[in-house]
Amino acid sequence: MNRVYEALAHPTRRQILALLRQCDRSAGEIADHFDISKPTLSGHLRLLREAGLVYGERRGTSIIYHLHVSLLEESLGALLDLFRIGDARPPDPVQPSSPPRHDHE
Amino acid sequence: MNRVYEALAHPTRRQILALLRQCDRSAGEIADHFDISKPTLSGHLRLLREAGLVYGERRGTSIIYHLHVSLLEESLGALLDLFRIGDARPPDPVQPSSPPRHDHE
DNA sequence: AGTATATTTCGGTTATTAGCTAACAAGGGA
DNA sequence: TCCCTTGTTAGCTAATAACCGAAATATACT
Repeated sequence: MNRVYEALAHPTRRQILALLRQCDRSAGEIADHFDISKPTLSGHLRLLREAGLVYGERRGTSIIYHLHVSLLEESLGALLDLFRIGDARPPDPVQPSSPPRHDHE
Repeated sequence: MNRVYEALAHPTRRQILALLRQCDRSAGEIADHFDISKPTLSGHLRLLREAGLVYGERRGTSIIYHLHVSLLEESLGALLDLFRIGDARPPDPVQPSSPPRHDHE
């Protein structure tokens, strides 16, 4: 499980997952979308593979990468379950003195 | 957004979020659940704060930490949206030659 | 002011990660 | 077999992250 979160922590890897959601692609086709060397991209793919989020199927000289949808689903489910938004937490009893500032992005 | 994923990448920080889901707690009470030094824990709390997942409210000499539920909800929503399990992806046309091994954990 | 408690910041060490180039392996075709 | 294409591994450096003890800050109480 930890590996899934670590894999999601890098923007390039999240983008790879987004690309693979559109369609399966070879490592080279994925590389075309980024401005990094092939070995670096290969490393990202390895991490995604080790996290179980993706798997590669050799076709000729290429390796076609696929999203491992079921594990992704499972992971997101676990995340939702961990925090289970919207239940089991009483509403904040009072207005906190320092209202949360929300200046993200 | 990136900060949220980075914050979730460390098991201690995920556990802090889980503790805060149960109830609000001071930094010291959180520290009691871990076997790490207070400065290290303070660093984890700072990252969670910077990611917007958590906020601290001073009460006397303590600082009470709260889950910032709305941002957490928002983040999970974005994640679900990014992958949007279950639509926009045609079923895999053929059985891949190397079935995904699923030996995680 | 002085002391006690709670938490963070500072300074430094060690471990991990991201990136590169160069070298290697696997497959397909002349 | 030889070569070309595609990807991965090896070896390195630079940047980042995790961790600690010591010092600093903030608040409360006497």
